[in-house]
Amino acid sequence: MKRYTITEIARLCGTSPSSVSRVLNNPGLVAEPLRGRIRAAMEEVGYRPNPFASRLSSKSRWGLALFVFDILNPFFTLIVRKISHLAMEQRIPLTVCDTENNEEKERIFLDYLLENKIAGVIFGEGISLQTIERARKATEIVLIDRHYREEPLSEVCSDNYSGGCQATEYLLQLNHRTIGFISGPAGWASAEERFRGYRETLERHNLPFRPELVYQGDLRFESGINALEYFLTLPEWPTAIFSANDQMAFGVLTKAGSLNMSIPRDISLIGFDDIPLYSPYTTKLTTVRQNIDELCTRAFAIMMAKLDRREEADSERIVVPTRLMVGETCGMYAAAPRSALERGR
Amino acid sequence: MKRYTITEIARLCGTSPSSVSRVLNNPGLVAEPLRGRIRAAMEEVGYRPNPFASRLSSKSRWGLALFVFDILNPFFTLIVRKISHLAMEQRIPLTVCDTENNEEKERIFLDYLLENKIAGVIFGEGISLQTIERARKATEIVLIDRHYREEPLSEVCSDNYSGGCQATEYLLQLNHRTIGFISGPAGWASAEERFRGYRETLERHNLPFRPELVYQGDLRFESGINALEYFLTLPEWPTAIFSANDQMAFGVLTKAGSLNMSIPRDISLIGFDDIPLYSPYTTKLTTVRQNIDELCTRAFAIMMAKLDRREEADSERIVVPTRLMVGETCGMYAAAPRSALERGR
DNA sequence: CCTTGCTCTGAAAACGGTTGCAAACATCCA
DNA sequence: TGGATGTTTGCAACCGTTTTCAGAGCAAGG
Repeated sequence: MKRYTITEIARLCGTSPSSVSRVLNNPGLVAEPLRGRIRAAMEEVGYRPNPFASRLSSKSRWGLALFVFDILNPFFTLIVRKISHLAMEQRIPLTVCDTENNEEKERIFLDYLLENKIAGVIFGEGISLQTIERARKATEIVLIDRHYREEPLSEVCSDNYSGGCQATEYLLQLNHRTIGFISGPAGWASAEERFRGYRETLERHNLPFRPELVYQGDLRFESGINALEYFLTLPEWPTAIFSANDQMAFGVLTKAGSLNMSIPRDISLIGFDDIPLYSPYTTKLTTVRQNIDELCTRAFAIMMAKLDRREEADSERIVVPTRLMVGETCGMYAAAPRSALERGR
Repeated sequence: MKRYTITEIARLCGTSPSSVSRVLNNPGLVAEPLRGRIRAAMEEVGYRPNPFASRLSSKSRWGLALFVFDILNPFFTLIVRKISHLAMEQRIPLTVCDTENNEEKERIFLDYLLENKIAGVIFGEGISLQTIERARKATEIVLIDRHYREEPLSEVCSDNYSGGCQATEYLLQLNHRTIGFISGPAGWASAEERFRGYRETLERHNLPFRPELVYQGDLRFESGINALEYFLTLPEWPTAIFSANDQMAFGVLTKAGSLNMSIPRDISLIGFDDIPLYSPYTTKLTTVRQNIDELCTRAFAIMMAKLDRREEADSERIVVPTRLMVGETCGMYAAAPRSALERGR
C-alpha cells in the first residue's frame, strides 16, 4: 500500500504542492474546481499526510498526555479507557502516564512530553501541584475531578459536595444519627468536598459534627478494613458509614463479613464513585455515582477547544452532577437496640 | 529554555552538522577529539534532537503500541502499567490500545498506528488473529502470554501448562479427587494450556477426565458465580475447584459466601494469576502466580532487540515459570462425609 | 483603457535532521 | 618515495510539509 506525498497528488492534478497543502489546512484559499479535483485525487489514492513532516514544518505541538496517579484504581482505569478512546476518535496520539504517586516519575514523564512538544495534558486527581504548575507554563492543561484553588484553570469536576450531601441526607432519612465517615487523603479536593458535604449536612440538621466519627483513609481497599476496625473501638458504634469511595466501602463490606456482621442489618454502608467492577458482587453497594464518561467527554472537549483556538481560551470550570444509586447496603435504623428476633430474621 | 539544533551545536564546536548527527547515530564514525567536544557541547546546552525531524529524515519507524482487549481486567492493567514504564525509561512513546474486545476498534487503532509508522506493537491475549496478522506484515510484533500456533512468532508466555499441573497436583495432594475446572474462552491458548495441565495431571494419576466437571467461563467475575451454581446442580459436587483465573475464583468465593458455604471447609478453591488487587481480601486466595513483571520485561527486551538489529530477528518463544502461591482457600479433603462436628469447628 | 484591488496559484525557502559522496589526510607496504 | 588503502570530515541533497511572497488573472471603478 503505497504512501503518497503531497507532491504526487499535485502532479496527479496538474497543480502544485502548495495548493494541495492548502486544501488540507485552509481549504477556503483554494477555488472550487481545483479543490474538488484535489480532494478527489486524495480520496482516490488514499492519501494520508506524513505527520512528522507536518509537525516539523509547522512547529505545532501535537499529541496529548493523561496523568493518573494509580492506574490500578478502577476509577482511573475507566478514565484511561474513555480518554484513550476519545483521543483515538480524533486520531490524536495519547500517552498514558501512570505516575504511581511518585514525583520523580511525574518529572520524567513531563520532561519527556515537553521535549516532544505535546499539545496538552489532562490531569487526574493525585498529581502534585508542582507538576501541574510546570505543565501549565508550557502547554495546555485540563484537570479532571480536581479543584485547583490558586487561580482559575480549566477543570471538570463531579459535584462532590452535593454527592456528599446526598449520601448523608439519605442516611439521615433512614434515621441514622451516628454516621461514620471514611475520608480520602488530606489535600485531595475531590475527597474533601465529599467530606464537606457530609459535615455540613449534619450541621444543617442540627447534629453536632463529631471528629471521632471520621477515619482518614487513603482511598484504598485496606483503608476500609482499618476504618471498620477503628469504628468498632468506639464506645458508641456508628450505625452507618459513608465512605469517600467504593474501594474503601468494599474494604468495610469484606471486613464486616469476616467479623460476621451483616450489612445493612448491623450497619449501613454507602460508597462513592459507582465503579461497575464492584457491582457484580452479590451485595450491591449503595453509592453515589460519578458520571465518568461525562467527566471525560467534557474534559476532552475543553482540551480540543483550547487546541483549536490558539489564543488563550478562558478557563472554565464545569461541574458534573452526581446521583445517588440505591443498592442493598443501607437499611432503616430502628432506634431500639437490635433485638435477637430482629437479628434472626 | 531554548531548544538547540544540530547546526548550532556544530557552530559551537567549529564543525559541521553531519558530524554532530553522526555522534548521535553512529559515534564510531567520529574520531575521539571531535566526538568528545561535541558530546560536551550537547551536554552543556542540554541538546535534545527534534524527533520529528529525525523521523522525517531517516524514514525510520518510531513508537510502540500495546494492545489489550480489556484494560479493566487487572491482569491487563498491570501489563499496561509495566510496559508503559519500560517504554518511558527508553523514552519511547507508547500508545495504549484498549480494544474492548471489539474488532472494529482493533482495526481503527491499527490503521492509525500503521499510518503513523509505529515501530512495533505488543499484543496481549484476546486480540483477533486477523489484527495480529495485519500488524506483523507491517511492523515488528511481540505476543505476551499468547501462543500463536501457525508459525513461530516472538512470544513471551507464562508456563500455563505447568501452572495447570501445579494447581491440579496440589489439589490431588490434598486428597481431592473430584475437581471442577472453570475454563477460559475457547481459543485462548493461555487458558487452554491451563486446562491441558489440569486434564493431563488427572490422567497421569489415573483419574478419568470427566467433562461434566468443566464449566466454560469467560474469565470474568460473573463466570465464577455461574460456575459455582452449575457445579452445585451436579449429582456429585466437586470437592475442589480450579479456576482459570483469579477473577472467576473470586466469583466463586463470593457466591459461596452468599450461599453460606465456607471455603475451604466445604469446597477448596484455587485460582490463577495472583492479582495483587485481590490479595487484601480477608480470605487469601490460593493461586498460581504469573510473573507479570517478568513477562513484560522479557517481551519489551525482545521488542527492543528487534528494533535494534534491523534484519529479521529470529522469533523466540520464552516461557516464564509460574509458582504456586498457597493461600487460605484450599483444605485437605477428608474422605468421610463432612460431619456436623467438623462443620461446626 | 488604465488603475486598483481582489482572488487564486505556484515558486521557493524554511523546518531540523540523515546520509551518500568525495575530499583531505594519515598509514602502510613495496 | 609513491601508490594503495583506510579513516575523518564536510558538502549538499533530501525527507514531506507549511508558509511567505510575488505574480497572474480578472472584475470593478474612474
